Amino acid sequence: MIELEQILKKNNVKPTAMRLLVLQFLLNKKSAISLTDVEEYFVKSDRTTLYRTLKTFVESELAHKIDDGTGVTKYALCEENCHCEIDTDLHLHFHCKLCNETSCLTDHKIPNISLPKNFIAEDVNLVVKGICNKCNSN
Amino acid sequence: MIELEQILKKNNVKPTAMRLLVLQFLLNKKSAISLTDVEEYFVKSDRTTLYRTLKTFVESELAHKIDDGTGVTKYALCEENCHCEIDTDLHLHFHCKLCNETSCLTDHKIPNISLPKNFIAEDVNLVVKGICNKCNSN
DNA sequence: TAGTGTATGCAATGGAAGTGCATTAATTTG
DNA sequence: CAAATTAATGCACTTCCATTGCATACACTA
Ligand SMILES: [Mn+2]
Ligand SMILES: [Mn+2]
Ligand SMILES: [Zn+2]
Ligand SMILES: [Zn+2]
Repeated sequence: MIELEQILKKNNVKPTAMRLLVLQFLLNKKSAISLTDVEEYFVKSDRTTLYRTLKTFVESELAHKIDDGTGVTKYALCEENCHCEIDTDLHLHFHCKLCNETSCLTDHKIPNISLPKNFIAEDVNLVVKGICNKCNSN
Repeated sequence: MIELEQILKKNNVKPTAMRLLVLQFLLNKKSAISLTDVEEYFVKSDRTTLYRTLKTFVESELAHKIDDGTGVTKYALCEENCHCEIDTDLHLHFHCKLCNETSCLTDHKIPNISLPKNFIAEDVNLVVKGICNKCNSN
């Protein structure tokens, strides 16, 4: 897939075999994934390499880290032209207690949060836990 | 302090020496504290005991756990008559990157969050990171 | 082709949460 | 009061995940 290479190159990430595969994997997932998820899929690869691949993706703004409160860091690809800016890019994350999946609700941007005087907001994490649409219909 | 005993008893927690001390410690703190904080203060006590003391406090709705994204769980006393209900009790937490303190902004309740159809919200975590009022004035 | 920088793999570390079990303290009951 | 029961504490150990150091393999350039 030349497509994948383009994506990496656009973000100044050298398209190694591993990176292409991990990117592919991320593209195919509709929900956020953990390092362990990647590790279990690419059994032949070393955990550290996968860890650093994800780290590289985050640093090059190709993906973002998600702290969903489970204690396990999740990752998801960023939207087009995302720079993880507090006012424009940050969005709500939802963690389902039943299927255990965490998803980006990219349409639900973080609402404007009023803070007490002299507080400066630089980053916001908004996570809702509950039951997702899929699990709710069962 | 008979006061302390009353607080514990009201929440059906037996007032042991350790619990009274930890409660006192929590009352004196304006910002949230970690297990390690408690451990460092009560050097003679065992970590597990302190851990379970905090756990007991949380289970009896005397305190609440705070996940501020630092990877270390914080604890803070609940407000009067708090049951950690999503609509009435949950509030914003602020983590300062400079002084590293996490505080409850109990006046800032979690705003109403609109979710996609069929999603059910059971819990919300809203953490803002940045610079607190104290650090900002320097 | 030699050389340099980057990517990968393996091993080890570190921090924090949590559990099992023995011991001690407190409470209940006969 | 003494025995029996229940609850709290202390110590050791485990598990899980993130992260780093260092050696080797690979890729690209001069
Ligand atoms: Mn996201
Ligand atoms: Mn709070
Ligand atoms: Zn679900
Ligand atoms: Zn501060």
